[in-house]
Amino acid sequence: MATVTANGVQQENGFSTTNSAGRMNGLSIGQNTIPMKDHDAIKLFIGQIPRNLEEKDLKPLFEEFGKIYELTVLKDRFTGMHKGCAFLTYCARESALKAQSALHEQKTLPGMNRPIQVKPADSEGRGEDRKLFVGMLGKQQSEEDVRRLFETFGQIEECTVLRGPDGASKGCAFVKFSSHAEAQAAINSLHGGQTMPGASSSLVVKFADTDKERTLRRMHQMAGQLGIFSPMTIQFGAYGAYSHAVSLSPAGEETQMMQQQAALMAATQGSYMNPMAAIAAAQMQQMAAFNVNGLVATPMTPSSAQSPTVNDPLQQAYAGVQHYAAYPAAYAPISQAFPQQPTIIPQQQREGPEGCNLFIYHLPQEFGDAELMQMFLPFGNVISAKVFVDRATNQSKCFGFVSFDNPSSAQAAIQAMNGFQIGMKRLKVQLKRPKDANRPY
DNA sequence: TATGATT
Repeated sequence: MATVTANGVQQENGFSTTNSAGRMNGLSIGQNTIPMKDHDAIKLFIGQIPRNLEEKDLKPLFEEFGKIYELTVLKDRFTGMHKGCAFLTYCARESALKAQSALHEQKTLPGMNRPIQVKPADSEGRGEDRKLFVGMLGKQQSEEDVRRLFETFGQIEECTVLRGPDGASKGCAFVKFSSHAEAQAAINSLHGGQTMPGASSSLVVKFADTDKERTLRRMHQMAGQLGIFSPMTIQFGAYGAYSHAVSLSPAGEETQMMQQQAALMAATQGSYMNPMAAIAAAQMQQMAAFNVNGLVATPMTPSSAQSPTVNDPLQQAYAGVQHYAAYPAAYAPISQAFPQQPTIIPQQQREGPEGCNLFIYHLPQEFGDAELMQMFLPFGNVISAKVFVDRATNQSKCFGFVSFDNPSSAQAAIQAMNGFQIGMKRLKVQLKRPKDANRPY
């Protein structure tokens, strides 16, 4: 029940914030550290606000923490309905931090069941900017030790030493401070400064990866894995097939960045586009597209021995940005690479040797034999590609077979293509069941 | 919609 009047903002049940003087949000910016520029302001998401409060009603509540640059109540695009939340940007970053610390989950506005939310908007991508990755710790250093090392820089909210299944330290940790400034201070003082007993080099202190960076790293890894296979003499067409199949991807800013990254990786495989790279690029495009939206965690087959990404110390420690150095290479021409050399020669042979035949399910409806072949050509010599078609309707039944002339091509194809997402579905790629084997009855 | 479609 909203006891709120239209002109809103009543003091008694509004948030009479107990802030005034030294609200301790842990901001001990001793020296110059943060330049207060407009561009470093934080856009806040304000949630759990009653739907009868408009900008003009909300403004006074938030002005207490600083000059407001922009305040927008979110409305439904079509109905214009108040969505019960807003975006708020203060002119100064610090105002946002103060507001967040004073208000977030501190009060429940009249008529709401849950406390008000005041936190950086998702679009800020700033969720991780207080969290540090610490590498090159001594294996015997505990959470306590790490805390002691970092506590002089600010309020530690979280401190975790990464450990293997056996409980042994991996020599690294995550430390989350209550503010970006504190974290930055710790980096400034500790990074590279000392070498822990038993560590092979000096302490690494850096901001932990954001999801975005993790995705990039994964893409790199994947390219590495795929790059291992020797380049095969095949048509280039596969890439076209993929980009087409995958082109349903939404293209946000980050997505574009990753797509460019993908293209770059492909291009840097050589002056021509290595087919494996084409696959990698296509896969990464889709990873980019989907991962950014948090929809897909694992584009590759879950069974593929994907090395641990999140917790791998070296991965974190060596997170580099050097790939951008070669950036223009992304625009290198990727077509005209292969003379269309018809690899498609034999087409009566249905099946290859044992271990060479794949069963593929969840094919797009519109894929025929040719597309199926295109899709798997990059992995080796395809001796047969057959999509099953309903005899009556001539419609694909969305599954088929691909046979290679050797088992390792088949394995490579499984590795790369099982779980490959096209549209809403993921390909299932596995060895064809042998006719005779494993019949339960 | 599920493993090479009647020898």
